[in-house]
Amino acid sequence: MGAHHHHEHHGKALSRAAQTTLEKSGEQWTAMRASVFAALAGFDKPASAYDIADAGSQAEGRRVAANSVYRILDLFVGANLARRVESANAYVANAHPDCLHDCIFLVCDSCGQTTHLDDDSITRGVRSAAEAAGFSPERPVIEVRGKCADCD
Amino acid sequence: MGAHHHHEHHGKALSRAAQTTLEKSGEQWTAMRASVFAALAGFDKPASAYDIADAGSQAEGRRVAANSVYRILDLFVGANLARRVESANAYVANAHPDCLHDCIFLVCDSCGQTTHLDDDSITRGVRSAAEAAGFSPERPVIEVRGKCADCD
DNA sequence: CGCCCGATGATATATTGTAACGATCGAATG
DNA sequence: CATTCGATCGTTACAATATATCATCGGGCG
Repeated sequence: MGAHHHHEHHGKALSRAAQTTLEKSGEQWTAMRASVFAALAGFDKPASAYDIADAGSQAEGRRVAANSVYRILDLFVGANLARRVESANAYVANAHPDCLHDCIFLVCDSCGQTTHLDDDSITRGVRSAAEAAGFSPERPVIEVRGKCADCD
Repeated sequence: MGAHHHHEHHGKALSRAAQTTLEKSGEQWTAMRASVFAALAGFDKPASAYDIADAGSQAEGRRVAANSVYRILDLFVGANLARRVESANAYVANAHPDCLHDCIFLVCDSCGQTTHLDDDSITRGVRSAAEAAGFSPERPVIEVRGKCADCD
């Protein structure tokens, strides 16, 4: 109960889905954006803007400024192509950019692996608790620090 | 349902409660720590380590290094005298250091005011969802960005 | 006294995030 | 085609947040 399902994209399919979503929101899918998205999606754990800048620099054989990466990440987060993991100052690609909802991250303190959980009953509960306190929720941040199954 | 109650300390009473709690955990309540706690408790919204260092510098008429403030804040967070608001890179004093539980912060994006909510049914739900995913939760981070009643 | 240890000071550096401004490029228009 | 305009990106500088390292100070204790 509470959970819901949808298929997740991977690799090129994910990039295509991201491109489609971004363009539908009236933004352009530029080479730079594609590069940042590919770098982001290539990490198996949340990546900082500087991680992405470094990866992009490698991939392109030129210096990619963190600055530009931040701009694009902000755009991605706004368009739901990426999420920010607040407790890690890092970003993850959103595996289903077409589907908008609050999400829950489980962040391993040992290995950094972060898994994404959807549970609408929880996120609804958080939003309504906030509303009950006279607060207008816009962006719930729900993350759990701890140990993943492998590290435990 | 889910909520629970306890009285909150303020001002000197809060400092005394903090001192008691810290000493019970085998740590010392030094002048520096008292000063940091007072500065922290003096803010009406989450304060960064640098905010606290500045306030402490004012209060003491000498330069307080951010370094020391971080050390003490880490100690406080470990001893439950303070909490870190991850989405704001800032800290708040814990109004009931004697009582240990997960908590929920409502952070206003306009004015920064942050209110502290307790709802054990929600936090239990978050922990058990994490466990159901094979994850060992240690520190749930539950914050809601949005607009407070005043700014809405 | 001499030693150890926890706490703090001092300094340096790393990491994360913004601001400001100019260059470039392509689309729209005359 | 020439002009203009806006979006994108590069470049540089800087601000804010966080950690590392080593020195110092002072209390407790043999």
